[in-house]
Amino acid sequence: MAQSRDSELTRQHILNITADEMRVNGFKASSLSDILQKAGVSKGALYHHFANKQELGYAVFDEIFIQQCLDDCEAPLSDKRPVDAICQWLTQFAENITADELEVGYPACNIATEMCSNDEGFRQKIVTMFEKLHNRFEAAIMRAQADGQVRKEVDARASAIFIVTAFDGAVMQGKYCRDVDSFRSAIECLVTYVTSLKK
Amino acid sequence: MAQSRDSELTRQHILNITADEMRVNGFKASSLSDILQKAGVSKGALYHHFANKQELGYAVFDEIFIQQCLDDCEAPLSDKRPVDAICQWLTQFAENITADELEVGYPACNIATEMCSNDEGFRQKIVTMFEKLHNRFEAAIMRAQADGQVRKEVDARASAIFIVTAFDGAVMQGKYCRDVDSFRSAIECLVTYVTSLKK
DNA sequence: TTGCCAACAGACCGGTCGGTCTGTTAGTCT
DNA sequence: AGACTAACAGACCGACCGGTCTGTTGGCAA
Repeated sequence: MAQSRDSELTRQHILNITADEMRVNGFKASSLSDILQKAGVSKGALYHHFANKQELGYAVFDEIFIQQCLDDCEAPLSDKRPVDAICQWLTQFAENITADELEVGYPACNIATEMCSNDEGFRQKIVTMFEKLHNRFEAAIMRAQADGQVRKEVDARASAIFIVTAFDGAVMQGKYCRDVDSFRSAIECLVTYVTSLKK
Repeated sequence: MAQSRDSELTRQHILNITADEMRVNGFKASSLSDILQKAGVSKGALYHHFANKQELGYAVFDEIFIQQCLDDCEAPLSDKRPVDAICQWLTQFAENITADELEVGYPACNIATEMCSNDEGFRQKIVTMFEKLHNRFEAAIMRAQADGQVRKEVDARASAIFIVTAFDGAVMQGKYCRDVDSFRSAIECLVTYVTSLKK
């Protein structure tokens, strides 16, 4: 809160604090009073920027959580040798991650788990995200097939979906167990699988 | 509620209704008033059987959700040819599942996602469950190695962990997207991976 | 038959929730 | 300088939450 009145800055500040709360507590259990207190902002300010709690949650989900997922895998997928790049990215991700980061996991997935049964808005957003992820991985694998890096018989879409689900599964279990070693060995196996797609 | 007074029956009834609520709403958002209404039971009855909401949640988690996970994979893992049995079980599971069942997913994982950051009790229970799952899968793979069904170089524990995580990931994404076809193709890829462990 | 207690029944409570509404103030335009 | 409005501030509200506490009652032992 540098300047005394900057509408966009206030909005972003509320979004960030809300994201912090949602990472820890999920959506339903994140209380507006806590958010307001931690953000040092009044209820009037919050309701000036967002119609209600749901809209605030949507904004965080869209602009922060989903964006993070899509950004995270941008680089390896647009690489010239996508399969190798994916393996390298996975390996580095597993190597660098700490127990604390593992504990948070992927907030987009956590919120999806919590909300997608009760709130069609959240669900649609996560469906769209996974659709994009699947498409991007599929396109990368097909490019690799065209370049002769990957076997022609490989079902690009199925493999794409599998890679995404297996990665999410590993992150989820890492979150529960806070066990970096287990996470790493799961990712290693995933790398083995991805490598097996090659010629 | 067949008889007018049967302590154990009442307890089980409360457990089952609470489990239904937790499947849909998670733990925090499941309200005792809703549970009591749907169970046709008074608050006095509930607090006679459970010290508080947390203990009720623990009981459901332990006696219903976790038990289901462990039971589900009992048969294939104790089979004489575990690798084949696992593949067959996965395939049948994917074939038979409906969109409605997919939407529920594995409640143990859903509750774990929601609670394991805030409640060490829930977390310990899920950690223990995964430990058991990992051990059982590892033992099955090692048995298969001893029988010459699986290659000796395979890291039994890493593969075991990977199979569990990948399966959970597929179920999770199935839950979000309610897309049976995507789920099936992910499971097919997992079967491909498991098969690749064989000689 | 009576006494006793586990097994309930449900009124009640303090606290917290999301949301509303009325005011105040900073910045900008004329 | 004065008017106007976006950007807040925070008191207030009803609904609902988990939990307590004081009854009441069914069933069994003596």
